[in-house]
Amino acid sequence: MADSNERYESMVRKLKEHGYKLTHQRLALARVLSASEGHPDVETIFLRLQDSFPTMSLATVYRNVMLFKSFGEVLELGFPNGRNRFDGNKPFPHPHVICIRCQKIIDPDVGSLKDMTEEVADITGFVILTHRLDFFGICSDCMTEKV
Amino acid sequence: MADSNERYESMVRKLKEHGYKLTHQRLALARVLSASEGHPDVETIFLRLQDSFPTMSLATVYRNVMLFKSFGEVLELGFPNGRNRFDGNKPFPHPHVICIRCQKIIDPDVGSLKDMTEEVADITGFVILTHRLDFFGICSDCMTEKV
DNA sequence: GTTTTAAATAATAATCATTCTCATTTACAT
DNA sequence: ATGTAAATGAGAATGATTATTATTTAAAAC
Repeated sequence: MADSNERYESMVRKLKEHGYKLTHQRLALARVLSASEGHPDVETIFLRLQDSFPTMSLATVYRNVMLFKSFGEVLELGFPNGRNRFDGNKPFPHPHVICIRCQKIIDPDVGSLKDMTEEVADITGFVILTHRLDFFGICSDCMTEKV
Repeated sequence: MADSNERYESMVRKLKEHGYKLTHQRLALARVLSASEGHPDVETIFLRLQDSFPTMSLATVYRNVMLFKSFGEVLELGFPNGRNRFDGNKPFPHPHVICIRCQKIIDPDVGSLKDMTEEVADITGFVILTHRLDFFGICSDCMTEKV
């Protein structure tokens, strides 16, 4: 896990560089995102902010998560069913392993896809900008659970 | 591209094996799916069926595409923004290359992820059931287009 | 410290792919 | 031909996300 403070500083720096205001809501969101483990969804982030920020709107969470994403400070994992998940700690493409029972998402340490990306670009003539690799299965916790 | 007739026969066989009725709508859908190139979405399939089946409901397309998927006869590519896409021709996990401009989806001929899947299972303790690998970029057609 | 003002927020309505509901129709076994 | 459970058609419901708008606020200017 990357250093949470470094990630927070980076997010705040991006806000300043791009001329965005440092609102309490944004700074609190940056705190949560920079420390995020487990790839939280917007609802989870929203609830985590309720403690220190009871009047915050869900729309504000959406707006600013997307703002941080536009700076490359957050990786969004979109899902067609269920909520999207966010990674403010490793905001670059990397493989994920997803439990289809409990929705847990973890980052396995496997080799990169750099070679395959180049191969795909050669074969297809595409300019490849990014990628997404998800493995779906059942985690050991869920496997040992009865029924 | 797999033989369209073989794929059609396989779909019809699955319907019979599982005791589902061979409705005109299902057979027409199997025809379209088995011949599908370009990973059509439900709307595209629906429009393609309008010619021969003007009264067909969109809900029926959804229902039966998902039925064929449950037989392993169709691969669904879900997208958080925009419509899901379907492959009735190669209904098993394989890499895709997706143009973010024109939404074209093609199947590149690259090596499989078998080794990486085993590595991920070893490292994480997950039982891996399936995977999804998408490369996103801009196709050569869109690259050469002015503006 | 006040004032100013463009940007941000809170609250809520709108969107849109997909799923659900239910009255009507149909495949197919008898 | 008939009966019946399953399937369909039409449209309502769902739910995550995005858009709208009146109100509030960060921060620059004074």
